[in-house]
Amino acid sequence: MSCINTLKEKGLKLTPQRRLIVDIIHDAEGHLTAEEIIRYVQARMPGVNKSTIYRTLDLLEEAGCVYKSELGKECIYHHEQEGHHHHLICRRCGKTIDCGSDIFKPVQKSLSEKYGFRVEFKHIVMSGVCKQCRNTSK
Amino acid sequence: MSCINTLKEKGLKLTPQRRLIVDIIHDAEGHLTAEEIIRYVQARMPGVNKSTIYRTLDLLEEAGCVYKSELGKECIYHHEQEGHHHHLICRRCGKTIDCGSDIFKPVQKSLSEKYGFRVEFKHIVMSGVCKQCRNTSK
DNA sequence: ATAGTTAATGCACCTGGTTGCAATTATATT
DNA sequence: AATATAATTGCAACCAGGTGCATTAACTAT
Ligand SMILES: [Mn+2]
Ligand SMILES: [Mn+2]
Ligand SMILES: [Zn+2]
Ligand SMILES: [Zn+2]
Repeated sequence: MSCINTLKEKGLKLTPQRRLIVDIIHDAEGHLTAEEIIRYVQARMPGVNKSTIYRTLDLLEEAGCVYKSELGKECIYHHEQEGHHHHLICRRCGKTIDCGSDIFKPVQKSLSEKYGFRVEFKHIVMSGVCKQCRNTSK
Repeated sequence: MSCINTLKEKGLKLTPQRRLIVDIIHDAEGHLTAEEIIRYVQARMPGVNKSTIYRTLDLLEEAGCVYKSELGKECIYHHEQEGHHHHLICRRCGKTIDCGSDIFKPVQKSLSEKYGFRVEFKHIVMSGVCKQCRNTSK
């Protein structure tokens, strides 16, 4: 909803492609991979070029409407309404666990104190080994 | 030095390409990007294919001889002797700060307690804003 | 030293993502 | 409603990294 207004306020043109991409991100729950977004866009509007989609996603990120992050080599996007959160992904079984945005607070604090450096952690995907897998294949 | 032994112990063949790649990683101080490694290898041994280099690097990582991580979209590698450490990179001025491996301890602890999940943080490159840039462009 | 086995290499092609540029189109102005 | 203009699109080419497969070369056994 408000993404369109944000674009308008920034003086950006409201093309059908952009409207569609915004729609898709609004309708999604959780995050979408770039591949999913491309697929959904082209299903509803064949012929839209992937470069247009990537450019629009960058633009929406720049505007603060979506958050972009990395899952392995892929880019994933989620709507700003979802708020910041992180994921744990098990290297062995692939299971994912969601976790809150506050776990990096101590890191941010110590880096700020030691170096005066402000790090932003947004939608980090952390790889590791889950409880079950740790017990099982011991 | 010991990387060669590790490969030998694992029953892997000691090709000239592999020896060269190991040499380059030994001689380097700090980390190298894949691009640097490819350039150095091909300078000394023209014709070595990039897929060979990437495969060797994966192999060395698998064997625990080098650590692989990501700097932006690029892969970077450093020798295991360097030990685990992390970097802060300023989004505005590009300056980098090295920091120790212990800053993520609190995160590891809380994720372990809450979810029984063990996350490994190795050579993380964190983007943010440095002290100077924060003061300057306020 | 020779031959055989098996792993490693180079090649060609693929993937996700990015970029320069000419053609198109959304918006502002008349 | 028609025009002007600046932004956006599609395209084609590019990039880093990865993969399947036929050829080559490192080790093993003779
Ligand atoms: Mn998410
Ligand atoms: Mn480093
Ligand atoms: Zn698991
Ligand atoms: Zn800075």
